[in-house]
Amino acid sequence: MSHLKIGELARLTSTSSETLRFYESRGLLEPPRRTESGYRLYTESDVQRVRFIVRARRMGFSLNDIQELLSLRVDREHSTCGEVKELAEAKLVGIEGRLAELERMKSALQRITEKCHGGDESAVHCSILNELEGEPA
Amino acid sequence: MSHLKIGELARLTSTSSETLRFYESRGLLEPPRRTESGYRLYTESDVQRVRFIVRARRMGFSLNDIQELLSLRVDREHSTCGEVKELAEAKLVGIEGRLAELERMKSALQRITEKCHGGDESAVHCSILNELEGEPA
DNA sequence: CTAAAGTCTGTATTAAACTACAGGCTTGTG
DNA sequence: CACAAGCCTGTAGTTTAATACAGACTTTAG
Repeated sequence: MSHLKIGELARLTSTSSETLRFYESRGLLEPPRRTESGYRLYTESDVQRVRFIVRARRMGFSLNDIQELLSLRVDREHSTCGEVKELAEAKLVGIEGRLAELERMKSALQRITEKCHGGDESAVHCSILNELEGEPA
Repeated sequence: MSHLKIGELARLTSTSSETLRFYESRGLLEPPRRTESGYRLYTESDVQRVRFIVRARRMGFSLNDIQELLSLRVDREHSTCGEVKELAEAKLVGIEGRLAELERMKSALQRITEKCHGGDESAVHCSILNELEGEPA
């Protein structure tokens, strides 16, 4: 299972060959090794990496953000633990903010679905904005 | 405090007049009432609405998504409770998915910052991808 | 009163992230 | 072996969400 061509990787990650080549050109994917004839050959770990990218994109991280997240990697040669820790903590703050906002949205939606318990009487006047009243900066 | 000009609204919501006019043109903001001379006049509730849009955007919702979220509003004339409930529940599923993914990312980042307890020894070899191993589809 | 700052409409441009060819090799199938 | 399907590079086009004027009118502060 461990030498996928680009189309196979695309299928496994619900992307397309074009997108994968684009990610490579943007530096999100390492240039993979090639066959004699120049075909890209990917491994399992590329599958993980691409899946990560896809999920992060779905959550609205930019490719630049994602590149930073992906570079959170400590190895002797490269960056020190301290540096990595700092970046990771910064990213963590951002993610916690998003989580909080999503939670607020979720409860607002839940309150809406509770109020509207399905029938089509519809006397209630409710909206997501009513539910989100009194929000923090 | 309840008749803001566009620039004031922009300041209160960290956007710009241009963006607000753009949102109006896209139907995310109702055309507000105008002064004699044609200046837009906004209210408190527009502040809420724009803040909602901004937060939702930051989380990667598209303007179309946001429009749908904003239209989750029941009133006698308009849509029935049942319709609203259905859409709200669909959006809820999406949001719960995002929450789960963000949680995974968060714990991965936390494990990284734990492993790297700050010094610059850096013997550890860790990365966000290692931490996210064995993920669900 | 007048200059600067703010607003109006309308059009054009930008940035990010794809997406779609064109033209030419390579590979797997019947 | 032929030929469709897949891959290559490179360039061009698209979509989404803003941004940036231009040229004209309005408001505000000194």
